[in-house]
Amino acid sequence: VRSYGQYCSLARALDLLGDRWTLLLVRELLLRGPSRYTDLRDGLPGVATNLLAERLRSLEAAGIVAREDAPPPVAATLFRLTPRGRELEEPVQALARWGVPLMVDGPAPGDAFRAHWMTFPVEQFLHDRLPDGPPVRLECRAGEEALLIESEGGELHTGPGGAAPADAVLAGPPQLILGTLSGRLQLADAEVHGLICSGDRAAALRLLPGPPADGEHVRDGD
Amino acid sequence: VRSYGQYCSLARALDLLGDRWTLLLVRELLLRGPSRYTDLRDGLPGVATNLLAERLRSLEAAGIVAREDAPPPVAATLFRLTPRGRELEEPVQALARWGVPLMVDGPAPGDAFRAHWMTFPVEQFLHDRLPDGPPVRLECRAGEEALLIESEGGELHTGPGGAAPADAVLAGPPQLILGTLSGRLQLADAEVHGLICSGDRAAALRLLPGPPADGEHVRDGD
DNA sequence: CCGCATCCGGGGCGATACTG
DNA sequence: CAGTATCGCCCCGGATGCGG
Repeated sequence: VRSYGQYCSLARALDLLGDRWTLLLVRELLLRGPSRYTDLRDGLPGVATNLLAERLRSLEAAGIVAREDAPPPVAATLFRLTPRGRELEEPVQALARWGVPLMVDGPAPGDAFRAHWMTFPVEQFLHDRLPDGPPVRLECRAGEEALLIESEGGELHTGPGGAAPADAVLAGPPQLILGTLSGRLQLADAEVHGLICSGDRAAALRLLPGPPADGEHVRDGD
Repeated sequence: VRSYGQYCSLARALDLLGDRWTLLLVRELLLRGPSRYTDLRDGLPGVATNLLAERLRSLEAAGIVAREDAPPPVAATLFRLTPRGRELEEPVQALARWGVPLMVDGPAPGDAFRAHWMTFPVEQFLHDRLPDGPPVRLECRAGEEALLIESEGGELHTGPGGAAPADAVLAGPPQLILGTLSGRLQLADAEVHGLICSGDRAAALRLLPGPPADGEHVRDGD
């Protein structure tokens, strides 16, 4: 709210994004796409409703968020990122990558958790070992939600789980799922600790990181 | 100071970095290297001294900053980034890149300015058109300070200006210098508005962005 | 139900003064 | 030089109310 009063691009960016909850709000809009007020609130456990409203107004004034009244059948207001707002994907992902090591100790008591927050580690660590293979879907169930990871033509996409049936399902506490997704744990090791992998196990192993499988194509520059 | 209480890598990162002044303090340590308390204060105009002390303590507790008592001859305390802290270069640069468009309108009345803040645009926009040419030094004078840009063997380095003589010197208001460094203004156009380029003009043009010169090597994937 | 506005207590923040 | 001490103020957090 209060400007740093510095003619510096970082200070200018923080003038718009540095307030509490602001970058987490951008996270929700990046991960969920256009969202209703209530869904944003659900993705930001702990936020005071007046603050959420005020942050949305500030971001709108800054040209980062656009408000859109959905057509009558649903009659809801949607908040979406503008193109300028979507350019925040890089900085936000960079910060989230930096934060991944802070997750290894598991959630603190009382920590909230949403499955779609795992999207950042997914985009960082997962890749399709058989990019030319048939499309594959892996669902991760942790907490109340589920996260769906799709690979098609070598492209990885994520979305809300629970809707379409997946080829394989990973279920268990967030810490174990994240350890597996980030390659810190092998699937078999995670299962010893309580992770449950059902469905097509090969489909899961095709996307998960770990020691290269036989005949896997390894990119040169990676 | 207060945790978001979310088991999410971005929220965890902001738990450590989200407080006011924290990321700007990291900026100073990234740009200046190991620094004394007083120098940090000078690079953070507007900060309250108790806040600076408290932020340094928090970052130290988080393993991002290390305190080091310099040997007797100078008898000063130095603050430096740990390796973990240096990993913040990516997120900080990404945020600073995002903020560059916020600079085109020039400084607001009363805005502070330090020449070394221009390092971010330099790293983003400048490259050496003659990487195999002799080493070249360009000094940018804006405000009280100066920024030295060195190119040697195709590698670009920046440092405090004013010490060693440079091949070329750009002097003028920050807005004009930044416009020129970012390629928004051609050198000739900026000079019309009041920028002063002295010394070896070709040395400046070799580093500045703009339309490719004859015979310039253009990289394939860029 | 959705999208807020209002009210109030506590603490982070800003500015200045002061000290080993 | 490198901080600590103190004091308002305003942001933030939490709860409640309320119009569409």
